[in-house]
Amino acid sequence: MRVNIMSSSKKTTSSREDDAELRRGPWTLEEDTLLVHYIARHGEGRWNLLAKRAGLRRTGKSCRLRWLNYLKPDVKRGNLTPQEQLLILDLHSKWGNRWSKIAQHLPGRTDNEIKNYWRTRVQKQARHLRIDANSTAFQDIIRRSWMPRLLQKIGGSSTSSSAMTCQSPAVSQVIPSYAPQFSAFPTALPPPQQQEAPFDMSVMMHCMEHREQTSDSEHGTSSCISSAESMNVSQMSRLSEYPKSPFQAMGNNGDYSTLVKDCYYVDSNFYDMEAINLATMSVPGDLGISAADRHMGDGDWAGYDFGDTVWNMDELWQFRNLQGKEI
DNA sequence: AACTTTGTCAACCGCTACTGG
DNA sequence: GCCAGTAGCGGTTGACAAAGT
Repeated sequence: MRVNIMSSSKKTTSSREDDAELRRGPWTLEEDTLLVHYIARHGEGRWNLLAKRAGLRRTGKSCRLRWLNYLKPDVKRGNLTPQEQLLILDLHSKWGNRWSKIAQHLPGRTDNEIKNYWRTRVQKQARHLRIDANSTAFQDIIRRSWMPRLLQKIGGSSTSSSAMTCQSPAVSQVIPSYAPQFSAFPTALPPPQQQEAPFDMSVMMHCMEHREQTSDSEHGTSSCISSAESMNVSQMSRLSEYPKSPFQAMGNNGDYSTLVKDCYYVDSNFYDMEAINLATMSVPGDLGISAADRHMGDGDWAGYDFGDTVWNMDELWQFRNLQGKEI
């Protein structure tokens, strides 16, 4: 654990003293509380000042990162939906490793999350195939094999759920150009009543306070259920089915940020996470994605998140061998 | 059961761009 | 124009958990 690791010894006395006061490593419950409370009152920005005034022994940089990637209420957790994966594939093919730019088109997803996803899922597949993730061979595999299957996955789910009926503009631009057979998908925007609820800081604070009172809990998704008393039975059961919180995965018992995030799981489930994740996308500007300039960059494997694996490694190897290049 | 390997992802680092004095 | 402070980006690290042996 990288807690309270101090900086190098080649520093001036004053900077050493400064560093000695600075904490590093994983954030504690108390630090999260301080940060969230401060931002609730004063808003974000001026991070160095914020860190000092909030009483945090952290750099402004660290505070900013913690807020943007973890504590900010609209940060979305859980597996990326096939639609999101498709969008990432497409945008990465256009922009490369411009994670922040890509993240702008996936509301609730952070650049860090997308970057991690790419490195752990996509590049892994390239490694397994022993192909350079940036090679044209790998691009072809993605374009010809993986993306159509991902699209099939999306198409299949659209018949049984509302996922595709609430397709985002961004995704609806991607789908037809990669898979004409799916171009008839409804692309209607969500009706107004399904728009994502505006963030209510008071709810978040309530959740935090509640969590503080019940910090013995080690559960994840149900820890903030009290804030969602109006949930019906089906909503509750869906909640328990939702992929585990990364906070649970971290094993941070008593970390109240779990609670913060749980609140948003709950809220999100009010709107049907699967359907609304992309439905509520507000895509700034026109992606300008055309069939003509569509050329894949690094690939997405797409199947990794699904129990019924979409990708068949044998088939991919066939693909690779047919390509006969770039080992 | 014990140990090793692999995968995940939060957090850090270094750099560049921007802004205001 | 120069400088310092700040914000933001992309690459990398390392702790931890899960999977494999």
